[in-house]
Amino acid sequence: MLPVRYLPDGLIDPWPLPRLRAATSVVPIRFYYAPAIEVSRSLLGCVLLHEQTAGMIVETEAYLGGDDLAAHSARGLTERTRVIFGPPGRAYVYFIYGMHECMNVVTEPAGSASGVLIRAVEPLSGLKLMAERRRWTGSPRGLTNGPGKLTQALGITRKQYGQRLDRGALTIRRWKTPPPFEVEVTPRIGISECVDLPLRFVWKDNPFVSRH
DNA sequence: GGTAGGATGGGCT
DNA sequence: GCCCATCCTACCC
Repeated sequence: MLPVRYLPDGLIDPWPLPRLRAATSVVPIRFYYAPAIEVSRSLLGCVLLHEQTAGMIVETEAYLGGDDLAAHSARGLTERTRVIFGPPGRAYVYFIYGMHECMNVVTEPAGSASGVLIRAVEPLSGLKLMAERRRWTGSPRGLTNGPGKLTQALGITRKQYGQRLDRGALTIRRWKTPPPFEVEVTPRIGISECVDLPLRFVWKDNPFVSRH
């Protein structure tokens, strides 16, 4: 039996937290030293946990250092972007459009200023809490199918800025038996620079992605 | 199914 | 003062 099941109707957890923890293990920091493009791809199918909620990553975007003008790091080191310039495996959470928080994972050795934006997850644990936080009464796929939605559902805010992802309340884990899936690569969404680069990675045909 | 427009505040020129 | 790595609602097929 596959370790992953799509949600039934209603808000039943497909993976209660204790079972989820038993079926996964923490991703070590060394995983994040790889290039942002590689990490973007390999984070698909991994599980993002925060406190009593968890979701499986189904959509990511790579933001490169250097010449990537769409990346927040392109304008240099500021108080907001400080963590991107540091060591990998940390959370870069920022506030956007006056109301949304977005979460990135810092990648590559300190100084590279690259990262991966988590754009969508498939809800696995704590769905009722997610629905309360989102004040969402629609179908379960609306809980976490967008970068601002998933942070709200999982309770991730700028308070988690800079936190390590291999310990503490905010972690990323991987399945001991990973599920099979195909990866689709497309341009990134919502940017005005470098719009043609294929840096968005999507679990093909997964219903919980932000857009097909 | 689709899209146009508004909300809202922090970061940076 | 302008620009957003967005989301929701209203409205229109």
